[in-house]
This record gives sequence, C-alpha cells and structure tokens, in this order.
Amino acid sequence: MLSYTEENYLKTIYHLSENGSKDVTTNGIADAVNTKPASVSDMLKKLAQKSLIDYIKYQGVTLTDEGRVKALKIIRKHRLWEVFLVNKLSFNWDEVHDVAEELEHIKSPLLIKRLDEFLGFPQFDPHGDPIPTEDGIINHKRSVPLHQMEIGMSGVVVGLNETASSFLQFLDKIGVYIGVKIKVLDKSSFDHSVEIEIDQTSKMMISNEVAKNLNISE
Amino acid sequence: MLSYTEENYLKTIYHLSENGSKDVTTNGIADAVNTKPASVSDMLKKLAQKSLIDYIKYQGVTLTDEGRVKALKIIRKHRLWEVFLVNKLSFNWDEVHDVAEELEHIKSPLLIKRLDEFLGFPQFDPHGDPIPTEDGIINHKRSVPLHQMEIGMSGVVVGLNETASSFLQFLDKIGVYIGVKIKVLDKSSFDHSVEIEIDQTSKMMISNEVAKNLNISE
DNA sequence: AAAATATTTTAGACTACTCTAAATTAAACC
DNA sequence: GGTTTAATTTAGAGTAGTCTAAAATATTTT
Ligand SMILES: [Mn+2]
Ligand SMILES: [Mn+2]
Ligand SMILES: [Mn+2]
Ligand SMILES: [Mn+2]
Repeated sequence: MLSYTEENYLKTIYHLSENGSKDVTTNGIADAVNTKPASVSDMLKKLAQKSLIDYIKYQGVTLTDEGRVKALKIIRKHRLWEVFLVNKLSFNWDEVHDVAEELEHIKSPLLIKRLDEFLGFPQFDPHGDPIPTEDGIINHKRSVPLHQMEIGMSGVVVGLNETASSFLQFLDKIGVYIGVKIKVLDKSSFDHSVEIEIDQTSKMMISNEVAKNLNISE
Repeated sequence: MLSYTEENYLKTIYHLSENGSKDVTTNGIADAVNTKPASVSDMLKKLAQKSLIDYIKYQGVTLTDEGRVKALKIIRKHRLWEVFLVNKLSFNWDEVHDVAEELEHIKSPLLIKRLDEFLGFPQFDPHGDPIPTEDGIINHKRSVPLHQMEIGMSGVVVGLNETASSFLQFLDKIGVYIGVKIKVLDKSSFDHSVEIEIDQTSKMMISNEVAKNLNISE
C-alpha cells in the first residue's frame, strides 16, 4: 500500500519523464513536489527499495514497469475526478486541479469504476489530457505545439502544456478551448508571435509563449 | 487547519457524546479510533490546546462550540458523499461508509457547496441520519427505538443505531429500509423479540438486538 | 587536468502520530 | 476507610516525512 506522499512522488516522476526528454533529476523532483533535494534523496531510496523506480546514486531515476502502472492509476483517478468536477459540478477548468490533487488519493477501485461509468467512460480530461485505462494504457495523441505549425496550416486544439490558472483564464478570455479550430495566419519573425484565426471567426495575435503551450492535432 | 487525524478524533468525540448519555472517556475514544489510550491522551492535549475540546485530566472530554462546528462540518461532508455514492454511483448502503470516511477529509468548500447542489440539497443520508447545514445546524428527528414501542403502535423507519454491513445486509434481506412502515404485532416477554408487520404486508419476527437498532418515528 | 561550481547525498534534528511499559489517579469492593 | 482493580496519564522510543548544514560526487570552466 502506497502512502499519499509516495503516490505524489511517483506521479511526479512519471510526469517529469514524459515531458522533458532529459532524465529525471533529484532537484527536478524537489522542485515539482515542493520539498528540498535532501528529502527527495530519502524518498528515492524508499521507492527503489519497493522496486517502483530504478535508482543509482548521483544518476537519475526511471520508473519500473510496476512504478509506471502505479503512477498511471493515480493519473487516471486525477483526470476522472477533473471530468467529474467540470461536467457534473460545473467547475471551471482552472479550478479543478488542486481538488483533484486530493481526490486522486482516495483508495477504492469500486469508486473509480463507478465514477468512470457515471461519466460515460471519458477519454480525455478537461485539459485535453488522455485518461489512462484501468491497466495503465495511455493513448498519446499525436500533436504539435502551435508555434511549430506553418503559416496556412490549421488544426484542432487537443491539449495544453501548462495548467496555471492564469493561462487557462487567458484562454477562456480569447475563446480557446479543447476542440476549437485554429488556423495559422502569420508568424512574426521578430518576436515569434503568431497570428491565428479562432473558430473560423475571430483573429488574434498570440505570443510565442502562449503558442508553445497549445497542442494542435489533425 | 486540522489534520486528517485531528478531524477523525473530533468527529469521534462528537459521535460518542451524542449517542451514550454518559461522558466521553479516553478508553472510549481509543476504541472508536482504533488506537491505544496513551495515544488518545496525547491527542486530547493537542485538541485542548487548540481549544476544540474542554479537557481536564482524568475527567472526560467535551467539545467546545468551535470543536462542535468543526465536527459537524466533517459529518456533513461524510453524509453528502454517502448520498452521492448511493444516489449517483449506485453503491449499496452498506458499501459507502469506508469510502466516505476518506472523502470527508477533502478540503474544498466549493466542492461541498456544488455537491450539495448537485444532489438536490438532501436532508438525510442513506442511513436516515440528518445532514448538518453549512453552519453546523443539525436536525435531530424525534424517534424511538423499535423495542420500546407498544404492541399495536406503528411508524416509519427513520434511522439506525448500527451501521455494520452485516446489519444493513440483513435489513435488505427482510425488506427494511429508511422510510418503510412498521407495525408492532407482538412482543415476546421471554427473549424480548418483536413481531412486526413490514410495509403493511410481510410479517416477521426480529430479535431484540435488531429492534434496538431501528429508530421509528411518527 | 586542475579549480570552481553545481548537484546530490548523508548526518543529525524536528514534527505528527503511534506504541509499550511504568506511574498515577479514580472507582469498586469489602 | 483501606485495599484491590480499572482507567488514565507519563516516559521513552519508533516510523514517516521533512528540514538545514556538511560532505561527497559530478559537471563546467579555465
Ligand atoms: Mn496529489
Ligand atoms: Mn488535467
Ligand atoms: Mn475519516
Ligand atoms: Mn451514514
């Protein structure tokens, strides 16, 4: 049985190894779980002990198969709860993360089975992230960050690389959400900002920083 | 901010002071929270420190007003989640307690507000227990344990004094649930078992032990 | 390749909660 | 009222997780 804390470390290690293609470092984990590197070292020993990670001192960490499955189960719960909060309790998509961070630790397989059913077996969470299956299979959609698209190309927003409230609220304001159609009208070679057409109607200028965090598919 | 553990102690103290009219003892609490009396003594000091309880060594404990409100907020959450599990996720009434025991500690006022709304502002949980309001007002229904009713009297099951799965499943089997009408047909002076009519149709003999745990109102 | 710097680990200590064993106080018995 | 028993509290110690400061190792710079 994993503790609340162990679960958070595992999940964090998973996320860090997915995102950056670099290896997962002690400082990186410390940063993500909001502790000091010394504490992380201790925890890494514990997780290695339980063979949830492969860990060699001074070199990075990788999840074992067992660790990966455990991490994905927590992520599954996190994302299902987010769907619940948004679809059933009408939370905004920028309000769900912290609550889901707690709810993901509730230990009841039946609860998650029934919740999944109740929500109609959703495939994606409110931020466009895929919901892993019970046995840890996750459906990575192929997508491109908006700033890498060519002028004239178009596609659909399928995911985000940033979940900060300020970012989500900004997207709300400009009418961008998961599933909306985006066309690249122009790209400034000066500051790399991007001019886009949203939903075949409104035109907008967005910064490169914003463009980087919008994943487009099709 | 209260810890998970502190919340469980508070809630337990509340329940112990409601039920038995006797005072709340260290051993009683230890029994209820599944720890040793020594640990309880420590915690009582802590809760007294935070002025959530009045505590004098070797004499019992009582909740302060602040402590009572805190306890009722947890109980409110517990019971709302139970309603959710039964009404929305089709849990049986004997399956909800342990999960609610975890869910009650999720810290989000908005979540509870929305959940309450989503459930249609229920007044009672699946076991017939009243759901306290946000500001800690609880509606104690007047009721009598079935074994105290006179022959010929009838009423409606409004609550239970026992939540063990085995008891709830037994009630399922004999067709007793919250809201069902019961009439007392006879009482044995030998073993104090009670003959009842359920729902104006089936007749049953139930033990005194069972009768004690069914609260009837009218 | 040596020196300087950054990263990571260890050592030692702290908090929250728990336990067993011993000491204290209260309650029950005679 | 004094003795026995039961309830409660204290003392001392353990686990999980955290921290700071110091030591060890790796990386970068010159
Ligand atoms: Mn979490
Ligand atoms: Mn999400
Ligand atoms: Mn609880
Ligand atoms: Mn209940």
